[in-house]
Amino acid sequence: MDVPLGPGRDGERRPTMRDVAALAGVSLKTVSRVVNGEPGVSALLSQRVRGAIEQLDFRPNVGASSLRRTGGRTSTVGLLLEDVSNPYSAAVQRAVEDVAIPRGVMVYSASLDEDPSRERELARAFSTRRADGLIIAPASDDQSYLASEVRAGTVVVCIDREAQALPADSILATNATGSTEGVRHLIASGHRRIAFLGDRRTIVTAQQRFDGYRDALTGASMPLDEQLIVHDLYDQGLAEAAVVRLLELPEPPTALFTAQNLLTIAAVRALRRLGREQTVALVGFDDFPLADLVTPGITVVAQDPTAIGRLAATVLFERIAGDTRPPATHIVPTTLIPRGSGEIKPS
Amino acid sequence: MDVPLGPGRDGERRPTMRDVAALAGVSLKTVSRVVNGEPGVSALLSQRVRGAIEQLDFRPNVGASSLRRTGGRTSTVGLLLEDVSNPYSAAVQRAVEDVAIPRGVMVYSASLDEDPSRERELARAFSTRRADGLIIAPASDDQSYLASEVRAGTVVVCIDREAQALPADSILATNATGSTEGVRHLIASGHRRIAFLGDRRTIVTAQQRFDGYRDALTGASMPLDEQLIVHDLYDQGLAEAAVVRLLELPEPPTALFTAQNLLTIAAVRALRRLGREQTVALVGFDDFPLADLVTPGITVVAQDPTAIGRLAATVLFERIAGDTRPPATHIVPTTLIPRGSGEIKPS
DNA sequence: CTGTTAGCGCTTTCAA
DNA sequence: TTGAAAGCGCTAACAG
Repeated sequence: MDVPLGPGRDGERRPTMRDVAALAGVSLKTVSRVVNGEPGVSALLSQRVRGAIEQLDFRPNVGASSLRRTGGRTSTVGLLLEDVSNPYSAAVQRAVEDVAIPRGVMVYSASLDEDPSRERELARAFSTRRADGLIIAPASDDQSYLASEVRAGTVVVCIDREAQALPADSILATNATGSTEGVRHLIASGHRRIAFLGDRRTIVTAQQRFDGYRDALTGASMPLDEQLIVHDLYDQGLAEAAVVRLLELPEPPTALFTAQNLLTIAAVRALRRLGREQTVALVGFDDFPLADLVTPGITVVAQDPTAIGRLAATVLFERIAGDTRPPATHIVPTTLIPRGSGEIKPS
Repeated sequence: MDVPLGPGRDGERRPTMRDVAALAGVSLKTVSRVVNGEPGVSALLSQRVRGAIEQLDFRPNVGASSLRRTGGRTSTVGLLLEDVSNPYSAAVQRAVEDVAIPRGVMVYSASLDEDPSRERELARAFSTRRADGLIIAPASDDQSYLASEVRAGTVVVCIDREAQALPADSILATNATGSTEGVRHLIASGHRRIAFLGDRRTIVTAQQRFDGYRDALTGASMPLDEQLIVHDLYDQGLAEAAVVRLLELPEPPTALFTAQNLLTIAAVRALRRLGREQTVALVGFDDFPLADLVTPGITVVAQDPTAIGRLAATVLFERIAGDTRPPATHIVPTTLIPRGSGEIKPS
């Protein structure tokens, strides 16, 4: 990484504006004007400069230009996601990219794996690279460490979980009401013993989804049965084991509500192994690819990661462009998609 | 994007090394030494500088530092993938990230959607931002446009498809032999009428996978039946329609070989719709999530995107560190994973 | 061990 | 319409 290679490993120096200017026989500033599309350059000189740029294969250096430029923008944004390889994050990333690239903005991305310290380190790494804005799916519950960045002009938008202790826009899904809808759907099919399987309770959205589950039950005057509630399922093995344990109960649940897509998949796997996929109802929060192709199809409360990413990027660019309205929270609704597993009646 | 906000929208200027130096009562160079972990600073001053950095919440500006630094490295790499939201690309990205982040390197990523001009534009955008290296899953069949970048010291590694007209390392899967293995697996089950469903023939890997299919048949002294070969399936709708058409043939195939994961999924969907998923055998190239959870499980020739990404990043960083051996092509083998669909016997 | 000076590639400011 | 000079934040090369 730090081997001194000299300018270019083969000793070839990158052409600069000076080189272009010399070749075109104009001043450096004229080249700058052409490169940035500023007015006030005669067609003749503009032509000559363009030719020289082509001939030298000149690429302006954004790092250098943003140094002196007003506002110091780099046309770069950073994206901090839970895990770029999970379908939800991947869809968000693609949506952000689709808003950014047409504006000539490039996007950095990185995965947080629910690690708060990683969130701080990576946000710092991006700000060291002077990203104009940051879109963060927070792993920590306090973004105040970004205060000085925000004061210095870096725009921050949080997705999935609300920005905490920082004046920033947030884009959220209807975690509680979506979950309520999913559980009510099971209740409507006649289920009275509905288990809840959730991620770590330290995660706000996991808590919100549990709240939604609880609201559905109490709304139907059904008691909460602690035996049927399993929190803190942070990996698929734990989730599968939890399903097995639940179904071995003297009074087992007739339906499961899984509050996250990895848990849903684990539940499908466990039910399959037990040969119970056609008899135990299942509704999952968060959609996933091929949910319609397994048998039975998996009923889910779907988020819309594409809409979330697009909205986050749109808001971000409005802020970068100078929008100074007070920070707002935007809600992207979830949708119940019945596919079979959630319509199984209690046995 | 170009609204002049002044330095920081709230008028707050980012602290610089000068500010830190002034606060710590040392020279700018001493701060630089501390920030870069260079030796030759007394514990006392080092302490004072660190305190000032903390107090001001100072973040060094990599853009500025790489300007003068030998080699001009930015600790940034660019990743050009087919589509960050497809599972293959997403896994590659995650693997690259896992090699890069621990080295303090951030990664840009972007999707090409098989568009050659987009490849050039985005590669240019990354080089304008002075990425130290580029990992590219090429959409074009000619990377010579990167020649001047490479001469100037930017390292390029191609994955999935070999670098063309450019001296660069490539990381490839066993497309031909992997396909041969998959088709042989069907032949071994007794199939004699095996259809081929492939992506655009302009894509090298699509061609290679077809070659593998052909080799398997000729190796078993079986004739190639043009009726059973469908190329240029560039979306799922086309692929589903192709499957339906194939099965309506007077002498329909008893097995399908799909040369790409989206085609495989489309085939599963079509077979399901026709109620033929238990009677028509299917082997797909490229694995996908939940391939084991559909019924029957889908037999695939799996690539190892994680290994590919990790190897690409490792090679890239070796080159950046100064490795000057001649460019090499690295092969990451595919694996046949039997799950049920490929073991169905001809009816 | 510490500091000074020059200059990276570019934009700004101001003069012609 | 064009250009010269200054300086963005930092590191290199060289003093002390």
